[in-house]
Amino acid sequence: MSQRKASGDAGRATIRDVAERAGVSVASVSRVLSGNYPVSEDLRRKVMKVVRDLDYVTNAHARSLAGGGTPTVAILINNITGAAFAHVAKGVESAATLRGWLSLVGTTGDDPERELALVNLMRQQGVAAVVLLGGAYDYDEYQLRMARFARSLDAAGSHLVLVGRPPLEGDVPATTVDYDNEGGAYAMASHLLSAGHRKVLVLPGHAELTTAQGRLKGARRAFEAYGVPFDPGMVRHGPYDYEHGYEAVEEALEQGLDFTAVLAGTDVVAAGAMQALRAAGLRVPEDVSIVGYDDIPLASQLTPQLTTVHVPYEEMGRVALRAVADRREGNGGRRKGSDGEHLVLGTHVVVRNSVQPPGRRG
Amino acid sequence: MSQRKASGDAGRATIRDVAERAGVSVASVSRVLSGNYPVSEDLRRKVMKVVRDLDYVTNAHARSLAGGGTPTVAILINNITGAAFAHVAKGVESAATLRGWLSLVGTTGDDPERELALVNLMRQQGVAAVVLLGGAYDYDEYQLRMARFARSLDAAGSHLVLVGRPPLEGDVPATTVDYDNEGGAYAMASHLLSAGHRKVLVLPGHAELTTAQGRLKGARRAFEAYGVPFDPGMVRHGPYDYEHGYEAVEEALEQGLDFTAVLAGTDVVAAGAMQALRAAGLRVPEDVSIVGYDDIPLASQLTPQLTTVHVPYEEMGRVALRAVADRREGNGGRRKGSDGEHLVLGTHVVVRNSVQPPGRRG
DNA sequence: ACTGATACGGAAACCGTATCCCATGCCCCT
DNA sequence: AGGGGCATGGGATACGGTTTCCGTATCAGT
Repeated sequence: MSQRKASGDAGRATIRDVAERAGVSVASVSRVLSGNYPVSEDLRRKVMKVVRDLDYVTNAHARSLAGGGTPTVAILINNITGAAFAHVAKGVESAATLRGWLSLVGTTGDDPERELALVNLMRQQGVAAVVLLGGAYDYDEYQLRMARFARSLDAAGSHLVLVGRPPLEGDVPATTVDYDNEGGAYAMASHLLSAGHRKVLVLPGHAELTTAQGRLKGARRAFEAYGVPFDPGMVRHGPYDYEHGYEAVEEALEQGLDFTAVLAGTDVVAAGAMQALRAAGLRVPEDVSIVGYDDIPLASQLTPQLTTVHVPYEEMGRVALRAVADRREGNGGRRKGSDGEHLVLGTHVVVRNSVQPPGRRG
Repeated sequence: MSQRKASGDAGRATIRDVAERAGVSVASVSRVLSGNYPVSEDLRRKVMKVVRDLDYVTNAHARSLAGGGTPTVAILINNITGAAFAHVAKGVESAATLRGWLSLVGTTGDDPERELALVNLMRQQGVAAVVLLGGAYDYDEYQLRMARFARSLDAAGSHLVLVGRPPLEGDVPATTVDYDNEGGAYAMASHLLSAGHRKVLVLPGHAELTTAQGRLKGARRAFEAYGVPFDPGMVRHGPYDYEHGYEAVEEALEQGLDFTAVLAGTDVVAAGAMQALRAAGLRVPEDVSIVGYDDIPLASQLTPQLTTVHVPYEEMGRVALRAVADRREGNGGRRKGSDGEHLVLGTHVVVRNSVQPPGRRG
């Protein structure tokens, strides 16, 4: 009999369908469901029964249009299969879920264009925050692009969070959650030096990657502190992957480079290095010691188990979400001045079995 | 001067702001932006200038309320840090991006309640499809719960996709993308048997997990085919993690179990098993051979590199998305009958260095 | 029994966008 | 020159909720 939408339930039940069938007003249904208004027990029962019968769920789009809606956080990641990033994502996701927030994940594939497109997409979605994960390339343009993102998101009522990247310069409305990258590298290199190693092959990562720069710098500082001259000829740059670790060591051996330890920029690089040493007939750690960075599960699954630097990835994710949640719920008034927050979490060396004092060789 | 919203741009620019400032109607702005309607070059210029000035982006919620909007696919995953799942997610995500779709990720943590909550959340979001990842526990309730999800999503115009799980029984509106799990296990076990192994420690996984069941079944079939009696006493069930692999082997050795090879249900389990063997002074593969399953990057990063079964995770993700995209774009009319699609992708053994014919020991 | 407070239901005004329908202006054809 | 057709732009409405504003029914107090 009803005029609109021939009674068959094509598509999805609306709040009106529920109201009609329960014989109450639309407003009443809304109130029962959101529960932010007193409602009689009788009404609640009537409505809830129909809701169950129709398997009704509210339309999130309509709800957020009308002002309500669940806050959403977007995680932008270079490569979802990277173990370290996955842990940050897990931290963000679990903290978000805890508060009833929703989380989106997008992958950029290291492509600035895609990054831009995704940030805009997230702006359209009206996300509460955009979390950018992973080390960044230190090109001139980077600071400008990020600053633009930050302002653009801020203007739209959202917020930019940088995780595992250096903070932005100037007065930019962005939060940074970082770890003591350089300090970890310093401690790791010190560990090798104090074990007696002096000739160390260093594989910090891409020269332009901010994390690689920090790790190299920390290592240099350790050498200085120990009064050991740092030989730039012992540094090999390259991507953070297994192949680079393998090839760098293979090449170093072919060139007859003399080293008793490998300081890898990443656990995965360390794994590749380890494999290359084995292929050359060298034992780890008897002939050559190896250390990594990140402390992903792989580190403890290698043989021997890898001594490495623990980075609290999951906690960084949780901290990042907490930061944006606080900012959104806490301070209604003051906005300026408290922007540009920078949180730094600690790192520490995890000693396992891949380091020994230098032996017969070298 | 304007009455509404004191002209300062608090919050976010709307299409009305753009229209007003460009001196045109709201409809014109919408048309310029969506570009599905002829518009004069003059108008386009005027509008686009204001859009850039205001850094305007359309409100995705409003857009999808009004009928348009980007299709979204939701990926529900047990644990985002699992390497295998991450690859499926990558496949889904990349295929989604390719078509301009958006993708959401939610983690269930193996909790049926959370799974239910997430499916409902996704229903609210009006997602085009929900992709459920990973092996399922074969409890009686499982089939019913999934069937309910499937119908519920279907009624809301969405669609359920099961990836890496067995298909649902009966006429349920769900798509399944699966791999030849049992076949892979059969081939893997055959590989060991043809190398001469007869006493094999089997670590298939949790007894109730569907993937573990399939892998165990495949192994048994291989033993039968080779005319080798299968000893149930050589099977150890447990979770798919490193610790289980380690402890199961450790225990087996303590019990004096006699075996020349380990058939692990997962590469990670194999890694644990390998470590336990080493700890007991046994060499791999000289004393004991090991094989895994999944072919995640870890497999080729272990020493020795692991012989394992390749599962096309990323492709499964792509196939899953393609299936829902086709269904949504392709057939407008027919819906019934073509439901319950079941796609199976092949697996194959990847031979590396962790298997040798049984040697002196045993 | 009457008044005032209180609790709850209903109508209507948005939220921001897409689109349907119509009005207008211009060009072209006869 | 007048009328038909096409190319454009504008106004109104729908999408599915939430929320404000009011009106009424209910209850307690005296």
